[in-house]
Amino acid sequence: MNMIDANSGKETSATHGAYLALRDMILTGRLPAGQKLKIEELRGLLNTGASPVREALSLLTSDMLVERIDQRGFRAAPASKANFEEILALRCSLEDMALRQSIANATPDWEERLVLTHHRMKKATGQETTVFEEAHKTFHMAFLANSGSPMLERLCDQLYDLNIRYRYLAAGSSRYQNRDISAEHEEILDAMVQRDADRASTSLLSHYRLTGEYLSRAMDI
Amino acid sequence: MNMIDANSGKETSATHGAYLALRDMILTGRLPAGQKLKIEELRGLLNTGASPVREALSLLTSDMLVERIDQRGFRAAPASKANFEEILALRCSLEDMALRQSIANATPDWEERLVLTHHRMKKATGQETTVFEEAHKTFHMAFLANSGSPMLERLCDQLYDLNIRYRYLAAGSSRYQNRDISAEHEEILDAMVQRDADRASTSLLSHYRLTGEYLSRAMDI
DNA sequence: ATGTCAATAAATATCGATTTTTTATAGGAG
DNA sequence: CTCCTATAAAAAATCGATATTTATTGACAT
Repeated sequence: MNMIDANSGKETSATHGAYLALRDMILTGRLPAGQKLKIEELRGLLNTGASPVREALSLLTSDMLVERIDQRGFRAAPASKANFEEILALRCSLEDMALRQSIANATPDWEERLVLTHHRMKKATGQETTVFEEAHKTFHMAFLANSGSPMLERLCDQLYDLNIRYRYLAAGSSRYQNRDISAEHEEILDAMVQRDADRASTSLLSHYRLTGEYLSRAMDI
Repeated sequence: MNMIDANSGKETSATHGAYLALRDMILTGRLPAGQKLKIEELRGLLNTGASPVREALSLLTSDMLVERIDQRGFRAAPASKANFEEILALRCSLEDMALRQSIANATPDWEERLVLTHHRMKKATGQETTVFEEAHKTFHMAFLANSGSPMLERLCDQLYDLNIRYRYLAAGSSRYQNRDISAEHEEILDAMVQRDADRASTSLLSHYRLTGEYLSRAMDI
């Protein structure tokens, strides 16, 4: 049991398998922030060779999930409150930008996709965490997916994942959140569909900032 | 002559040497945008093994200078007018942000560094292109270097380099630029030293946009 | 002509072993 | 007791060879 075999399925290369496995382990905290990532250790954990591990780690550098220091290997990117707040601030700026551009370029297709991903997210509520999280990310990314700016979208995607990592980090302390999250989602969706960029941006950013404050508090404890 | 030996000096690892060499070749256009990057070829060009080349290419992925497609290798990131304009827009947003934060956190040390890097850039005017370009980048990055946001600074740095690449790309068509660039630099510096964020931002962005328009036109030809 | 398919060639990805570099350890000298 | 230095152990980086996968070619049928 507990197969983390990076090769199971053989559907992709060993490198890609290692990439996905390592990425997941870092995001969920199974590989703790700041930890030294020794090739031999990981090679054993994923039962694959040193080359794929090495290459996967190099690739994870792009996602800011791994740091590499020449001649002294890799480590999981460190986490800190300051880093978290930096991510939050960047997300707010970049998503504001992407959202406004998306609305400016709005098309019926895109609008329908928003409704659809929202529906799927609602359906996934209460299901296994990973299923819901997937749908939640898809919903959020759909806002930005019409910006016409692939680099911007990629950045937002990366920052979203970095943020998720802090959710896992803070998950231990389950403080009560006095919020109606689905109402917040409805509000954002509605503003988007109305193509009211200011309202959409305001509600999206307040959604992020509320979660941000909650996580910040959770990290203090 | 024409040593591109990634190992000359032996001061760093083969990977790092390959990284620098490849990065330079892509930025300057010696490896043209979109070109397939075959391991064997590069291995010969840099006289080093396949592993360092591979790892260097994986690392260059972070800088958005190389694209990797699983199981079918690497290629130099494509270039297009749309991509250029995307970079310009992102730079404007991000540097505006970084500049304002830097001014908000202003310290005497930082202010002095601005003056110093500006002076060095002026001195480098007329010298070899690479020397001036280096000083120019240092000057520009100094604006942002006080933002307290390492990720933001890293992004601006990357985008700066991506932009440079387009300068090389458009370098062939030497259209006359009816601008007094050093006056623009003075103006930005002055606004920064006065800690006038709005004026600094306006002049920096107009500096970028003017260069942007020039490059856009150059690319049309 | 055009499209399919097998055979071949080319390139990528991966492995296992070796070399180089860094880190940890222990033995003195001041 | 602290600081340096030599040595040993560990880890990273690299190499050369092999296995896999993708791309190309040309014969053949439609």
